[in-house]
Amino acid sequence: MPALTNADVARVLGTLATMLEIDGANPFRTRAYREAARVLDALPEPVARLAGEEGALEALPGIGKDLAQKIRDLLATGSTGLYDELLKKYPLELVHLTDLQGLGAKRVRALYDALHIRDRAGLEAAAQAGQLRELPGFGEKLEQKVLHSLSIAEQVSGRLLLAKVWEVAHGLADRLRAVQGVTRVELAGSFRRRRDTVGDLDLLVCGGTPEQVMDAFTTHDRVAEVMARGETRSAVRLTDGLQVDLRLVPGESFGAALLYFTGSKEHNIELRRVANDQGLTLNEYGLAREADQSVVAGRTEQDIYRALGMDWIPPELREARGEIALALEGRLPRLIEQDDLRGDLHMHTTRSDGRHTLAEMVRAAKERGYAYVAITEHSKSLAMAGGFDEARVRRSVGEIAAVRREVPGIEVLHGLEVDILADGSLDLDDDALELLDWVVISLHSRLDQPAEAATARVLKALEHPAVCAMGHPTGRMIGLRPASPFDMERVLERAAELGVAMEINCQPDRMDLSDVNARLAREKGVTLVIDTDAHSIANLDYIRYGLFVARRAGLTKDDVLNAWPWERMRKMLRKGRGGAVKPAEPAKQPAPSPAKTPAKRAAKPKSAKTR
DNA sequence: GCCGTTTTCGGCCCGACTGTTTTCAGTCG
Repeated sequence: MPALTNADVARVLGTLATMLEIDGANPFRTRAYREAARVLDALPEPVARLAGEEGALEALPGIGKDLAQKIRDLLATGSTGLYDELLKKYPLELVHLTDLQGLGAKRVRALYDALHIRDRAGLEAAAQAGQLRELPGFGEKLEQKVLHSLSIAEQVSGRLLLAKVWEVAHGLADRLRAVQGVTRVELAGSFRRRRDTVGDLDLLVCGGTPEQVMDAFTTHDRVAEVMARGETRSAVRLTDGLQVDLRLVPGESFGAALLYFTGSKEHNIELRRVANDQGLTLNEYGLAREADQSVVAGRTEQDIYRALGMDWIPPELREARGEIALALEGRLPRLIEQDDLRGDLHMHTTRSDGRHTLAEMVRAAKERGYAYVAITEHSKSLAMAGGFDEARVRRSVGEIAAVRREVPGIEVLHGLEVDILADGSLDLDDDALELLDWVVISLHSRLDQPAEAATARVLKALEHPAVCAMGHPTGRMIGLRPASPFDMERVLERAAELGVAMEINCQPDRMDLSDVNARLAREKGVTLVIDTDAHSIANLDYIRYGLFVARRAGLTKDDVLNAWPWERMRKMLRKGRGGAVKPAEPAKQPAPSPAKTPAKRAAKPKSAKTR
């Protein structure tokens, strides 16, 4: 029985919820399953471990005795009685018909009962034969809609990377801002919360006539299809499959609408409960007194949060992960901002697989206002990417010295991104590593190792005294490649003890660490470092995506190494054994023993949490 | 199915749009 991950268990619970819905169960029961799935999905520690601790599962919000037992069954046997039972009635193919536009549990059930449809092929055949329109509650239009959904189901199967929609989203917003009379346009939804992927875009507009606003929206050159058009709401699908919703909102309730459509849904539900407890009701039109429906706030989000007795919550934190309690106590973290960053400590040049030269990259970093930068080419096992061997590292010393003279006004660290080999040893000998100011270690190969081997590999690599940081720690590629299954908690705990920083890699398809893991890292006392891993000058702008992850993780500038001023960085590096400031060192030993005191470290473990 | 300094039973967020209807159910967010 392979160990189930949190996501695996969450997926089964979500499927169970849909099955129960099709089965006509109490809607609050199905909601309980969905809520439990959400909780597990956002859980940083492995659910398998909690399952072993008495009462730990039941202590999670939304999980009681019954669901805890089902989760234990799932972990032990891969299934539960209820799941097996429902699966006999409703095959997975049938359950997944609810993913299609316009089809929910009720209609899928009707299709199943009346026409014995149980999969997409059956659905398509029946729709083409004109059988759907005969069913009560169905009609010709719905039949067409289903056929249409089926035809695009493939191309819009997943969410899109935030970076992929960034430009079109802002393009749409700018176009609407130009409409006469429009006073305000905001992008809401998961886009505003800066999730690493978005399922659709939500636009809120204030001012202008419905006619003009909707015209500007639906005639944008990226619009492939107008799905709905009304006075206050329209929806379109773009050529790349992305759905965009627009809502026209009056000024007096703009803040309430922005709050509502920014979500998350779970945050909103929790916020409503806070309102209800105070005799208030909150909806997308405003915050009102329950007694007489008189409006208390609605024009801005700040007004609403304030009226509820809490601080304004940055959108990145609105995931119902404890932020509402913190806001009520006035203890929200002061999230890190772009201006806090002083350097970028992971980038490539034409010397390995980058597109711009050493001098060009350093100059570009300087232009972005950075005080320091680390140049980190690949190491030799990535031969394809021009990885450095020991001799190449020695030659590099002079090249870095030259660029320091050529581009004054910015500190340039001689770094390298060193591969972690399959056995956990590093891809360069100690003599070469000693020539470096900044060593990032990364997994690039053999990411399919089983958990036990992967954990041992990473733990061994962390022990090497030259290591400063671990780059894109899990190796995940969003939607393409899963994370290495190493034991994140053990790795973070050891990294904290050794003072090795963990990277939030800004490459849009990596975003690694994720927000959940970055939050866990901070809780374990690990210092984080936000790096672009830029392979070109343009890539330096990816810094925003890592910043979003950091903010979603609740990080402040104190939690992030490259928000430190250069003086603090310099002192930290001076303690090290490499680089320009080299302390006297005994003759090299044959092999570093694991017990050896780390000589150069990125950051000291924090003794206590800052919040 | 979960949850509880009002409750161990009776609540659990709610409005817009669509397509079907002729006053509303289903879906969606």
